[in-house]
Amino acid sequence: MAFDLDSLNDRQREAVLATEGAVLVLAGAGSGKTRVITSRIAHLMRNRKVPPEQILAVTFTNKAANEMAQRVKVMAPGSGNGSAGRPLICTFHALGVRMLRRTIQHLGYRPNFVIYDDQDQLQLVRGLMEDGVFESDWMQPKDALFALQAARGQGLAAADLLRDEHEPDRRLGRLLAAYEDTLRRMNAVDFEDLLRLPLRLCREHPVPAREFLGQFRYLLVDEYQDTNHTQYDLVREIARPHGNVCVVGDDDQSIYRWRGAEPENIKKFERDFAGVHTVHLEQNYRSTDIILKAANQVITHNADRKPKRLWGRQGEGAPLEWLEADSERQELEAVVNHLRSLRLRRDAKLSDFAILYRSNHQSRGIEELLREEGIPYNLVGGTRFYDRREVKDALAYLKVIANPDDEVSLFRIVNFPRRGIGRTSQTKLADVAAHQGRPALQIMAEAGRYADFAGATGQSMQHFAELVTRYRRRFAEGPLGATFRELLAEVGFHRALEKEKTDAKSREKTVGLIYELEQATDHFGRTREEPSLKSYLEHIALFAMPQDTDERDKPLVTLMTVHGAKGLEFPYVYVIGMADEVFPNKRALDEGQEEEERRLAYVAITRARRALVFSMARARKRYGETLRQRPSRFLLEIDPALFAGPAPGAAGAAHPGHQEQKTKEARERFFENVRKLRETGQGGPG
DNA sequence: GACAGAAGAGTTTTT
DNA sequence: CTCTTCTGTC
Repeated sequence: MAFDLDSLNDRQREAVLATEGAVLVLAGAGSGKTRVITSRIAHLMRNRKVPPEQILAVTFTNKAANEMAQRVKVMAPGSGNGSAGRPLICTFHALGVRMLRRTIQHLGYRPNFVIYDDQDQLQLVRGLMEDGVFESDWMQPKDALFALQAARGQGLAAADLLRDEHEPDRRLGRLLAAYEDTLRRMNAVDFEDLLRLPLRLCREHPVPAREFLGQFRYLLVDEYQDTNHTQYDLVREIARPHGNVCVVGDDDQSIYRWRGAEPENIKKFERDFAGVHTVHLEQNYRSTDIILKAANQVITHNADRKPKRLWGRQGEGAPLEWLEADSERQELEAVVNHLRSLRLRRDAKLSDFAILYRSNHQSRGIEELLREEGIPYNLVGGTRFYDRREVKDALAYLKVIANPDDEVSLFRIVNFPRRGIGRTSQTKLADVAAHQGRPALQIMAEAGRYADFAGATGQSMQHFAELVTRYRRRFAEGPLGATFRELLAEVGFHRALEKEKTDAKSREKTVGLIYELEQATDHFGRTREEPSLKSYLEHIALFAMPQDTDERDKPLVTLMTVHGAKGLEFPYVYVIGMADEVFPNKRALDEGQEEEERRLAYVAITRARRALVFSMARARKRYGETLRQRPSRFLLEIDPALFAGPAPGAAGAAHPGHQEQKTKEARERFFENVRKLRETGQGGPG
């Protein structure tokens, strides 16, 4: 869309024109949020003549960043006062890496640092907990890592926890201290470090920090409700000198609390920044009135939210639909039949349809059925390419070569493919390294000197160390892709994988995976300006997305979780498995997260443009036993009159005779809810 | 070090 | 029930 202030609505224009000072844009679902952000950037450049390189827009996903950059390019081609620069549009983490690339040595790291992902982190925590300082029955490493992440995400340091009066917290503090020390020793950073270290730099080394951040005089933050504590502090640091900061978010779409997002940052923003100019975007350009009504009715049941109400001009549209069946199989068959007939009736493309669900495992049944029925689909989510064990193993070689101090990666591959360095030798190696305070790879290089590593094992260790050194040189000189291929061939990577897979199918798949990786590496080496090993690894850590080549143009039905659907829209949306304790999820309810689940339902509903269908099976098999299911509590919050035919809770399909009676009951329950809300001063659904 | 059988877990996920 | 991870044996 071209840049045109006149085509914006009043509120949108207000958000675009308020370029100076602190601006909070509360953007409801489908209210043209991205359009506002990109128009704002275009306006700054074209009308206010701000040099592009002074503009910084941060997002949470690369996808959002790319999309935004693309749209800015279209809106403001070659503008920016004749200068050739472009605004920086990237994720928080990419910004952090950019900053650390030039400054990390101030914080005691070397510039060849590597980035640890979740698996690396977990491996590290496992190692620390096995070292015996922590009782084995204390916590699962997974839970410990989670607790540790939560603490760090809140900006806490090990010292803060060590000071705590509760012993469990102090113990966590000891683990955190060990974790952070080890990371530093291995010259590795985790994702949270990509935010925390820049912040620390601002506080401890303001001169180099300003040198980098000082260039940005206009800051924009997308999906602001998803920021965590550290990100909030970082936003404050960046905006401090000029105060020109515009944050765009929606507290009703905050669905990432469980991983540290603090939607309270919206309130904090209003408190901490002077003279905040708040703009509400409530006009929805996406959905029909019935869909918006349903969304409003559900979300109004949340107590702690900024009051707002979506409205649209798309007309009333088709009523909601409710499919209820006896079994999961029948539920999904009903969905597929419905999809087929809707497609014919509306002459729609398969890519106009999305089937959403609460959790990933629910995709299995629908996938099976779609395959049987010959309906092509695109499953989004699941295990990502770069998370596959085989791919991670291959990349671990590169990580060790880039940074020989990375011992998590080192131990991952030290005996894969097999080279006779078994568990016992590895433990000894780790002990010697810890005892001497020297990197394990160095010990390996000198293995001959140690009685422990006499014979074949020592030889093998020296050989491995030599391989790493040799390839470090080769990667520095030779082409990335070819060198990588030679490396894998030399260590016998393919052979080892083939040996390990017994059936032909998985063998084929694995080999294909590694081939794909080699291709991708080669492509990077050929097309990048800086095709170094270091930048390749950085690229993988930061930008490697679920091999998402945007398949939305292809004729495929989209299958994904509601989380995955955030930010997207589809003409026709099915939300399957709408049973209570499935959606809302049982475990989330147990943890008191009903409101977050409701926001998730709100996100699901607001994805639909023209038609919205919910479905449920009355019985579900769980771990062998059969459970009876009731409709999701969220569906009972929707006025039954918005549904075509029987509404959820009416149980119409099973007992046609009682249908009218049950519908009446559902209606009464609905207005009962409305009354309750009025009494508590929340305002009722409309 | 390979393999079989037991035991345990079983939301959401980007960077 | 099903998939993953751990444990113990040869």
